[in-house]
Amino acid sequence: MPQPQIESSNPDRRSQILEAAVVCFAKRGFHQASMHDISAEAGISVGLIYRYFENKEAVISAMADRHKKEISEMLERARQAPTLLESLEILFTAHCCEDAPQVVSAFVVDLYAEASRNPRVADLVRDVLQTAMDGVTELITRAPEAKNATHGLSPIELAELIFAVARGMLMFDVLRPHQMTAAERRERQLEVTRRLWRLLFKPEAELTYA
Amino acid sequence: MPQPQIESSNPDRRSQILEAAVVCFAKRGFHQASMHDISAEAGISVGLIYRYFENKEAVISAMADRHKKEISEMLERARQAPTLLESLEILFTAHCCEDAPQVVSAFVVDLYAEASRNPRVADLVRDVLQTAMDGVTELITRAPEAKNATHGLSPIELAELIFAVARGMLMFDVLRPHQMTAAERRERQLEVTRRLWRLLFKPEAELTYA
DNA sequence: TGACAATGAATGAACGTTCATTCATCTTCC
DNA sequence: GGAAGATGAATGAACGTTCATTCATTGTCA
Repeated sequence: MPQPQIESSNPDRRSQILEAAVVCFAKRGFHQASMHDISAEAGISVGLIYRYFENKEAVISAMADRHKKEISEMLERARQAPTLLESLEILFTAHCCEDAPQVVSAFVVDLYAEASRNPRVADLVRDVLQTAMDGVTELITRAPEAKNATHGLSPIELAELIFAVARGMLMFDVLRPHQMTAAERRERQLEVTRRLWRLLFKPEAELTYA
Repeated sequence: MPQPQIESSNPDRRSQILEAAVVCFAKRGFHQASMHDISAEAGISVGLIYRYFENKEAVISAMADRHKKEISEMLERARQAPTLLESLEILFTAHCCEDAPQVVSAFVVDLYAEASRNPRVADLVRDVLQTAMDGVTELITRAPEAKNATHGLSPIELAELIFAVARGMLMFDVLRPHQMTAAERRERQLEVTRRLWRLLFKPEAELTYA
């Protein structure tokens, strides 16, 4: 079994192809997007893709890896935010900063759909999710805001809830009309983020006005 | 242009085909599952499917409608639960009562992925989500549990949060190892449900033990 | 009742198309 | 010149869809 692909040579071409692939995958889905679509989007020939990727599945895998990197970069940014609220805001809006409509959200939902059938993708997505949740767990543990009101929930439990909301909102994002701007979608995300934050970490008990 | 399909004739056949389609769609995804797969799963010939459905997209649409019905049935069951917690438990575990592994979760994630590209599917899914959220909003409005502690959030805002968590957990469900039983997956869902419920509606302020 | 006609559910081979993949060929640049 | 980069026509498998055909069931009439 020889080294099937060049793998490292000309990383620019590789990421150029991957860049085109996200767009096509988001537009048509992993399996409806054809290699011709991707080559056209990248402005190169079909054959050239096969110089940099063994086959279509390798493109999908590489995209999954890319997603892993993006998530860990996002986590790094979240880590450097001055407050927990701002960390969460980064976490919840990471996918709506793009120009094209819902590209990231559509891709991630597709990735989960793929994970449900492809164990290799499932392993990777699980790993990404776990890493991200560990990061947020640590963020909560360190945060002074979380010292007071955590409703008897552990940081891990809080992180799991936070991520469930984040993934759920990502699913909702996919349903929003395409003419909605990134800024508008961002605003919808932020509303829910603040709402969740108030619920989880707001120290004053704002109870029972009725 | 004659009536292209019989549409109403032999509803058993139609649902037999749809039954086979869920399985295939969950196993391979909407676009990877072939009409031959579906016919084989249903134990009938390919051609017969076209007697009951105009084309593949019509099968997908019918499945989406089916999903709509299932959601509204689930909502009805939730409405009849004696407590709000039990309503939520129904809402959060509706998808893990099946025999086959993750069939419903995989299908729903696929449906959202499809919605991101197909505006007709998007409209339907949006509609389903809105109906379900309205139902839960009303449930909250009526519930005595929600009278005390709602953290200054309106029933609509609470319902939105609850649904985000539910959809997020559904995404997580897709990642769980296939050898996990429905009961185990159910238990994981229930844990988070109770956690969320405690957070949202538990009247006693369990603050700051540290 | 029994012979015959009509129906339409069901079949699956065949068709046209699309797609992933290959490879002979051409271009570039040292 | 030649090694590496790039092309896109060619290939064949797989797909959605069609339709001529079969045949059990039902209806008709003596």
